[in-house]
Amino acid sequence: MSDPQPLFAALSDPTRRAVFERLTSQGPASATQLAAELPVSRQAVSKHLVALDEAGLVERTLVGREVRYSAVLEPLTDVTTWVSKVGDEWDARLQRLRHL
Amino acid sequence: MSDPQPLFAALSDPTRRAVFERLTSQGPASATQLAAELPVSRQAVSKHLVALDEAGLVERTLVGREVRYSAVLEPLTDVTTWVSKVGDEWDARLQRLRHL
DNA sequence: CCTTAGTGCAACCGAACGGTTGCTGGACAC
DNA sequence: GTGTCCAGCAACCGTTCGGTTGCACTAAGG
Repeated sequence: MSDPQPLFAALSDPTRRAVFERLTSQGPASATQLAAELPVSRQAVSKHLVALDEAGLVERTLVGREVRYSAVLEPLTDVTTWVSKVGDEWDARLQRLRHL
Repeated sequence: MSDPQPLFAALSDPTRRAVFERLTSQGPASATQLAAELPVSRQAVSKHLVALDEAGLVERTLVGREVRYSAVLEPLTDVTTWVSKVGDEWDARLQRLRHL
């Protein structure tokens, strides 16, 4: 598990999550295409895609003069891993308390 | 499942996650106590605790003139719920594709 | 060749964020 | 009562963030 910071940061913005969910449920799309379905400009979407890319949540495929983005789900396991790690630490502390 | 925005926002900051993890693994603490263990001022910690509180990730208990904060894990299920929702949408799309 | 659609880059703007400092106010301890 | 410790409130500061506009570049398509 790498540094989860870019991942959490990428997921913290609603628009970015919307873009990501759109890609997972409706399949790959280009920046302009996504911008048409959202209330923001293409540039804004493009920036969000950069953030998602840095978090590994997206994959770029060049199709002619287009850049087709598709969702990548693997990094999401880092989130659930973090959650269960926290859960484990919690359980461990309870265990320690019960031991007294 | 309520709006996950405050939750994701709360989790997006490293210091805030550190505070939260500290509370889960070492148990309840006050703001000044936490500030002593972190490289930030008490006010900074206090602000983070407000954010965590708004996300439901923390519980305040008044002990004399102290405010003792303890971690609350329940909201974290919203995160895993969101992740599995995304996973389901992904699977559903693959299913649709296979149907063609 | 010229037009058109799609992208990237850069500058800019306002708002939010993380953090600090300074002050006030309430409980405890002496 | 006085001093001390803990917390909350408010102002301020620099940076980041989400977003926009404008421009240049490139790759089709007629």
